[in-house]
Amino acid sequence: MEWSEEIIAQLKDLWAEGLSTAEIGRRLSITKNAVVGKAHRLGLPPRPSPIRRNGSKPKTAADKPEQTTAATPVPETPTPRATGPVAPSVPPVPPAAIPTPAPVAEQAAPAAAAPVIASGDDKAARKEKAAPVARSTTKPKTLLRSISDPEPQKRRGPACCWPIGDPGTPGFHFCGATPIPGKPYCEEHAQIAYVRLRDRRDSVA
DNA sequence: CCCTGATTCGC
DNA sequence: GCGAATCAGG
Repeated sequence: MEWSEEIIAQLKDLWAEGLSTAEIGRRLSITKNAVVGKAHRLGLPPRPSPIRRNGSKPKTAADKPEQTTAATPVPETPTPRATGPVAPSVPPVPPAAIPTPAPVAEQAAPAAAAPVIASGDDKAARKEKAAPVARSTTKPKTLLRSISDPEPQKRRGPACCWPIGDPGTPGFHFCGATPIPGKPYCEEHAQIAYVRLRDRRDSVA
């Protein structure tokens, strides 16, 4: 795996988006392990993890004598990030205070390197082998949309919100294609976004 | 069982 | 440096 600057940028962005490691991996066509591993090496801020490995180490079995001199330069400053992995918390914002709903625009950024998945991603493809219904377990994106703006497509021309390019850079834009009714993405990108979580695991490799 | 992320360790 | 295997909590 070649971690080019671009790929790393995407990883960082998606990571910052709060997407799950598996989700990021899916979009980059890599495994979640790769995502996590790289994220660690990059020193990306860890997200709320359900577990903490400690206590026993069957592998190394090497104990770690705590140095008393190691004061504690690092108190506890993780990242005050919303715990929502894929579920961006929706504060009670008054409807009137939302001039521009912006459905799920900033939900993620696969960036320009998305061609692979957009065209013929093997994993994503086979995952969609029989997905008549978006039965995804983790897709609050639509939820966010519905609550922030009940009927967006009624007031404006719906456009696929799949991000193209690196956010922040001059070529960045959204797909803009006509999305599937009820979804923020066009058919093409919806297939990528709404993946059947169960099949992906062994599908890799 | 499913999901999740973290760490370890062979490469 | 990389990531699969493994571990571990919800």
